[in-house]
Amino acid sequence: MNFKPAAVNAASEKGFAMSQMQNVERQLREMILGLEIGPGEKLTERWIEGRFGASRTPVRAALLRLETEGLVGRDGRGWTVSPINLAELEQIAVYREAVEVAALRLTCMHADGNAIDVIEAMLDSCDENTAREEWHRVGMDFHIELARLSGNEFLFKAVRDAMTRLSRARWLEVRDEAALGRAWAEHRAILAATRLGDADEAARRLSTHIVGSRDRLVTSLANDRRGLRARGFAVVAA
Amino acid sequence: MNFKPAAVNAASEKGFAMSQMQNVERQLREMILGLEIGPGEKLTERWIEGRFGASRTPVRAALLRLETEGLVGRDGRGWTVSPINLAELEQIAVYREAVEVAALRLTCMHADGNAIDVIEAMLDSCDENTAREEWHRVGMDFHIELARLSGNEFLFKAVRDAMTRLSRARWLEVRDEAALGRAWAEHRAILAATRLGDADEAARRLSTHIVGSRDRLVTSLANDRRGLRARGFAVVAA
DNA sequence: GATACCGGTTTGGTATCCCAAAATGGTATC
DNA sequence: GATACCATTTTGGGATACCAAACCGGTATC
Repeated sequence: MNFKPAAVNAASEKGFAMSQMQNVERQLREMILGLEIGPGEKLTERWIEGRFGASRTPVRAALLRLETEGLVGRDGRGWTVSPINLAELEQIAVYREAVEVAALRLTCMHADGNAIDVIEAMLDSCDENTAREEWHRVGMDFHIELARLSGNEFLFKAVRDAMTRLSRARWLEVRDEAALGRAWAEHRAILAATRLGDADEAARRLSTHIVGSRDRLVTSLANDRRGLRARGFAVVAA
Repeated sequence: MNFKPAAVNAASEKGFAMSQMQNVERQLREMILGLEIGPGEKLTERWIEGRFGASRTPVRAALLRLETEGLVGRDGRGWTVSPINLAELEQIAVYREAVEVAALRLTCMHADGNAIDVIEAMLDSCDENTAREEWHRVGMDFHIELARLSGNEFLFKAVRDAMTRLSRARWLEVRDEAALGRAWAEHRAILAATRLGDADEAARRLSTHIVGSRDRLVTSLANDRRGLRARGFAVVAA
C-alpha cells in the first residue's frame, strides 16, 4: 500500500512539494537540534519509519545525510545521536576561527554597506522581550550570514556546518543576560570594523569573540555535566 | 535472488568485510577521480547497479555520500558527475589556504620531528623514475598528512576534502618537469620551517605555494579548455 | 551470585517491486 | 524543415520482503 497518512500533508508546505527524504531529514534534524532526542540516544530505522510515516528508504537516505553533518553517527551496526563532545567543541572553535576570519577578511575587501545593514537589523531585532530561543538562533545566523557575504561558498558552508555542530551545545549552555549582552556588543563591534573595511581590526575582534565564546561554552558544559547527565544526555569529556 | 557474483569477492579485501555500499562508493569514487567517467557525464542508478553488481539501495547510498564530497551532483532528477568548475577551483584555493595555514600553525606549536621525517620521506620517494600518477598522489598526500599533524580533526578533514575536490583538475593540469620540481622545493621549504617551529615563515611559504598552485592550475585548464572539451569533459568557466 | 550458553527477537543491509514523473522517439501537421 | 503532439520507455522515489548478524532474556551450570 502506497498510502501516506499525515507526512504527505506536512510535506506540501505552501504548495511546495517535498520528498519524503527531505521531510524526514528536516524533521529529524529539528528533533535532534531541539534536543527532543537526547545526545547519545540510540536510533532505529524502524522507529523513525513509524514516527514520520515514511518507509525505510527515505529514512536511510536522511540518516546518511545527517551523518555527514555530524548529528548522528554509527554505533557498531546501529545509529546514535551524536553525544556532546567537549574535545570536539574545542576543535570546532579552532576550525571556526580559521574559516570565519578568512571569510571576514574577504568581506572587508569589498564591504557592502547594505548587506551589513541587513545583518545589523538582525541583531536589532532582539530585545528584552525576545525569547531565549530566538536569541540563540539569531546569534548563529549572525555568523552564518556574515560568512555568506564573503562570496566564498566553501567558507560559507564550513561556517554553517560548524554552527550546526555547535548548536545543541550552545543551547545547553547556561547563559546569563550579561553574557548575551557582551556577545551582542562584540557582534556589533565586528560589524562596525567590517563596515569600515578594517580587516585587521575585524579579524582581531572576531578571533577574540570566538575564543571567549568557546571558553564560556566549554566551562559551562563541564560544570553542568552532572545536570546534563541527569537529563539523559551523553557528554564526552575533553 | 540474493546471489552476489563478483562484487562480494572484491569486497573481501584481505579478509576485510565490506558492505556493498562501501564497495560501490569506493569504486565509483575511483572511477570518477581517475576520469574513467568524465566530468559532466550523466549517471543512472541502474547503470551503476549493473556495473558493480549491487542493487539500487547501496547504489543510492553511495551516490548520497559522493554528493556530499562534491564528486557527483543532481541534475534535475538525475545524477551527474560534477563538471570541472574553474570558479569553484579558485574558491577552493582560498578555502584551502585558510584551513591549511591554520593547521600548519597548530603543527608548528608542537612540531614532532619524527612525524615530519615521515612526510619528508614521502617526498623523497619520488624521483625521475616515478610515474606521473604517483607524483600526483604524493603531492596531495603531502598536504593531507601535514594537516593531520595539527591534531585537529576538522581542519584535517577540510584539507582532505579540498584536495579530493581538486584532484581531477590537478590530474588534468599539464605540468612540466620544472613546475613539479618547483612544487617539491616549496614542499621541502615548508617542512623545514615547520620543523624549526617557525610558524610565520611556514605559513608564508604555504600561502605562496597554494596561490601559485592555483594560478598554474587555472591557467592551464583555461588554456586547455578546447582539448578537455574534445575529450568530452565538461568545464565550467570562472 | 556470577557466568556461560542457547533460542527467539530485533535490526540494519540488501534485493526487488510499484509508481508517477520525466525523457525519448516517432509521427502528423503546418 | 521545423514543430507540436502523443505513445512508449526510462528513471528516480518510495515501499516492502528477506536475510544474516547482533541483541536480549532466560536457563542451566559452576
